[in-house]
Amino acid sequence: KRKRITDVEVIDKTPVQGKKENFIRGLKGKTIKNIDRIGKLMMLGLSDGNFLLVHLKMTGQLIYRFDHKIIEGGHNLPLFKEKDLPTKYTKVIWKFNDGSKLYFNDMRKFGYLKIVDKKTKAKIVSGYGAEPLTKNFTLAGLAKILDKRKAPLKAVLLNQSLIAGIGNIYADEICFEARLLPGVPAYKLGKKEIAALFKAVNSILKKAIKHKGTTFRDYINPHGQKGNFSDFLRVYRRDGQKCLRCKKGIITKEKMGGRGSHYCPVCQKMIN
DNA sequence: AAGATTGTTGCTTA
DNA sequence: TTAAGCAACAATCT
Repeated sequence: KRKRITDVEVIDKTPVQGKKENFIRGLKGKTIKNIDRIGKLMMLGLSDGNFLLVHLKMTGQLIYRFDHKIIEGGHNLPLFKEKDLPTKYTKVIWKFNDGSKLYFNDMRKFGYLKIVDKKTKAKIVSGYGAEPLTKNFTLAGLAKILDKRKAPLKAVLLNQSLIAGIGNIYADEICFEARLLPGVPAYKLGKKEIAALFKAVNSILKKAIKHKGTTFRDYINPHGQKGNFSDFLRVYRRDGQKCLRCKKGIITKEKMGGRGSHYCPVCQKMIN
């Protein structure tokens, strides 16, 4: 039997889009039928047919737990103990009929929560590009995305309307894995480079998921655990250090597409 | 203490 | 029309 939302406490309405009263009314008494995602946007299907959309942006956190139970074990101990929630950054708390709670925290106030109907949700989803690791993301599709595009490869990888879900950390890691400079204009990539890029997108994301994501500072999963992929990063934030692959280049950091981009000037190249 | 930070949007320019 | 580039959003860290 699905747990029911018995109460919604909006401590700070900043992340809540629309009227706070409508937000609460749209959730109270509902159950969550399914949880889906497009890119970095989470979509929770409610029992009335609407959807709760959750975007964590840079520093958002969604933490689920029973007040009386602390999940333990493994090397990845929970960040929060019972007394630590809510934090000073907790904006919204959902309470369920089994006593469990869901917390939405956000330090920088960029994240948002909103309830939309099925049609609006579909429209939002359609604005996203192909989702990597699904059948919609193909080599031919990637080639088409890069074709005729003058923007740097890095900007294309970050563009959610072209490819869904890749953020700044993974964009750098993907470029490194594919041995391509993030600054290369997308259209300049040849068949070989595109194939390497396709492979890198898949392998980096798969590996990152396997290690439960990357915690640079704020990210934690619903159990309050950090992601371990941080331990496997090969270029991101390694500027000034020797390249782990060629042992020759010094990782360089350069602003690109508005984001800090890291690359090895020796073993990452423009074109073959 | 200025400039950076995991993301997106909306504006301006080309 | 479309694409590219950049500031802005806010709080914190270096």
